[in-house]
Amino acid sequence: MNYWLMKSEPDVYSIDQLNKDKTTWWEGVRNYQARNFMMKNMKVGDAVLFYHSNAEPPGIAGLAVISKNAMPDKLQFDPKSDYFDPKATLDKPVWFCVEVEFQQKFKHFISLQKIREQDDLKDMSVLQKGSRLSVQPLEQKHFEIVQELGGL
DNA sequence: GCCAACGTTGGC
DNA sequence: GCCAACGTTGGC
Repeated sequence: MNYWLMKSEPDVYSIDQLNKDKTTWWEGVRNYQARNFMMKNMKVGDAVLFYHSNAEPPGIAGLAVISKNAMPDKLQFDPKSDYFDPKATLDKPVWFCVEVEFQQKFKHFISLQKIREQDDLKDMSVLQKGSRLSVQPLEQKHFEIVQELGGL
């Protein structure tokens, strides 16, 4: 099983929303590297850290799990969607998304600043300069450290 | 295939 | 709102 960090802007889709919905298709990813992780590497049961980006403060809000393997992202076919892609056809979809299921909200929100202060988290990729990838792989040890910091 | 221009992300 | 870092586009 693999470990992941997935970013979402809480103004757009927060962990509280996921808690209400229980599951959601992670639509709207339009970056090939992130898509490839979802298509090729993510599997049902993989663990996910839910990261709030563009937030005050930014940081990790809780845990989720992959509940369905990748499927074509339907927004790419919808001309009215911001995520419409004219290159995509039903036969040859371009973008894929996985289904994510809520697990737990952390007792303690882990701010980016807090992550930075942890010596044993300093090589987490979310901390690397210019790391904008919205779906990124995570080392198991980092996942476990974060989980503890979160109070679980 | 190079690379300048442009768009986006996301912390601050 | 600024801007650094990075991705994408398109002319050549």
